[in-house]
Amino acid sequence: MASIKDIAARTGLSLATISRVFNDSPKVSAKTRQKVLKVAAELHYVPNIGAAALRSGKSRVIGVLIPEINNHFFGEVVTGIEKKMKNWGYNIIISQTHESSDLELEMLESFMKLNVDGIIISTTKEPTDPTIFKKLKDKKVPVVFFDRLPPVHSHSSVILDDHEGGQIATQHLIDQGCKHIVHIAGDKNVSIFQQRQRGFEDALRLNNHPFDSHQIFELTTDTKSNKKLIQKLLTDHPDIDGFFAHGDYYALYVMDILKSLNVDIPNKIKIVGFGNTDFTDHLQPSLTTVDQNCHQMGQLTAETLMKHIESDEIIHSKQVLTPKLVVRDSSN
Amino acid sequence: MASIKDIAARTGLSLATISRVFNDSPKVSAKTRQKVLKVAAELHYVPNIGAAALRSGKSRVIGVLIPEINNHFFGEVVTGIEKKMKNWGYNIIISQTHESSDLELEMLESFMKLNVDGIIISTTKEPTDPTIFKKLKDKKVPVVFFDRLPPVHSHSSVILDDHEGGQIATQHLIDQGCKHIVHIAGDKNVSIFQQRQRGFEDALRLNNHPFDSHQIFELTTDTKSNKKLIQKLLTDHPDIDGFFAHGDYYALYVMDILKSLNVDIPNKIKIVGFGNTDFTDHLQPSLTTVDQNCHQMGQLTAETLMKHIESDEIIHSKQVLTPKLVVRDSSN
DNA sequence: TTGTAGGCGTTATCAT
DNA sequence: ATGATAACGCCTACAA
Repeated sequence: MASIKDIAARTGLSLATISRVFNDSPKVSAKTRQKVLKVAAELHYVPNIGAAALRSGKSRVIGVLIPEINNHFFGEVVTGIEKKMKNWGYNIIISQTHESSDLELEMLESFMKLNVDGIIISTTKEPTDPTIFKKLKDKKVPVVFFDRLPPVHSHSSVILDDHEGGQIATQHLIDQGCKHIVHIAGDKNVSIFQQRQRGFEDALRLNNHPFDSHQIFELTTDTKSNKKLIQKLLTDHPDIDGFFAHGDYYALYVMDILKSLNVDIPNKIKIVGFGNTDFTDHLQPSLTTVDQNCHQMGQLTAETLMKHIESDEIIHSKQVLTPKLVVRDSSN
Repeated sequence: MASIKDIAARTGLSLATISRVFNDSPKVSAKTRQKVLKVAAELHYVPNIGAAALRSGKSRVIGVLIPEINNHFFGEVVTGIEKKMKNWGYNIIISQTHESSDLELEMLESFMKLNVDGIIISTTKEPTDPTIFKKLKDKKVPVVFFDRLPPVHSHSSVILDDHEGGQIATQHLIDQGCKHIVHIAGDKNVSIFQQRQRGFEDALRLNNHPFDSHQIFELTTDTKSNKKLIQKLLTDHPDIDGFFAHGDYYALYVMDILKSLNVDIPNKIKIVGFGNTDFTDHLQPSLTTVDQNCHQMGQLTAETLMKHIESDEIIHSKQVLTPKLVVRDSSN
């Protein structure tokens, strides 16, 4: 494990000079720089950024905390974040909460122990203990939320206009001639799912469509019973001609059942999902869905965090991205 | 940012004693421990594990390097790794290579800079520069490969018996009466894909099935042209009655095209995929596939790495997990 | 059981 | 342009 000390010994230079070389300080002659780099290469020197972090108070590591790695949306956003951060010379460490607020707390504390320079979070479905966010504020760790955020907080955020997403999806179904649309709703604890539902309801209202409570269809966590419930819904209301699901997977449930009942999609019933998950394009028929602009969200989140890290004056911003409807065969 | 120094000042004890408390040293009286913990809580003390790492040479962080976070298989394995490692009190940091060997190199160096205690890798499709693995060996960083590994290396590994997977998938199709099966092959640079193909070929051989080169169908990276090529294959060989794809997504391609040609699945043509990706169960018909035992692989990989970290004697092991066929409607 | 002191690898502040 | 030195927060002989 060669250190700058070894390089100093071998070159006859001082520690300070070696350090300057690796920090791209302009105050070092080309000749010395050459010599240092040569010896460093010979010694297979690798800077110890832990030590640097200890001294400088900056770790150049930022923590990313998301509910689930194995989720198309989060994965894409993280990739966007990663890309930007790498350009800035930052490493990111990713942890998942698996939708547990206990784990969320644990991982955040773990981030703090690692002295991360900043934190990016998308919260769990379980309501988060608000004290943790206060703690983060006390510690003055820059924090940016994306997509999912706690009901009350005092940090910056980057979100999608989920209300708009729900509305354009529903409006599209209406434009395609649907008269009796059902919304497959998501978890009530998650604000973005609420927003999508409100978008749905508002679209119906704006078009003077009738609305009954059965048009908000709530799912359980059990796949099998979900399927049965949807099946019952269809027999109870045979004139249903459209579904807007809060997530692509749930759109898939519905498609699955409709296919097994030999219902013609899209001629008898049209379907729209949410998320533009990668499989949606491969389905038969391909699924109309709402694109969340994951990559852009990631980049924007990263940029926002960097602004907070670089400037001490704390200006909290709320940025809202606009979703985009991707029309495919399931509604056309 | 309270440190043990602050706690020492407040309690009137020495640094050493405080340190001992947080390292669960038995050599500290219950009374002192109580007092220290109390003051620590008041001061919102968070141990600086970076500093501890610098001093002790142990970071309690392990690096996980995978091609893509947003991939069902890798995501699940990582979750398995994470679970086990957390039990051992280790943090994991995840990075992705996006199948680029340059990035792979970069991330590994970044791991070394962070002084990780161990590294878990699944390599890229691009052949990796073998010097990096030598470097890791020189540095004595414990390394365990999973699933994808370099052709030549000297570390432990945990893999799936992909040959077996290819064989049972093919045998299943043969048992179901298929006479003319085509394999949708994967990237030639990836050993696991080669193995799946060999399993396919061996199954044909064992059953005395004829074999022609067109039965190995190679994909390009372009989705659209892939579809066209598969379409052509089907018109050139109208008696094809079975497909074994090296991955579920490619099985999906085939299903998609067959559906658009109104081919009866599974009565006319049967399909088997590989991976047991989450969407396979939701397709219509549901897709028969080979399960890779992701979670178990993750746990086993983690355990193997821990063994290497804890004992200095280096015993390289090669562990092979057995895949399992999941029979669904697409072949039944 | 507790304290003292040196050092892990780096950077920052002075000097020179 | 370069050097000397203290300090970051913690651990660990060794001493008491």
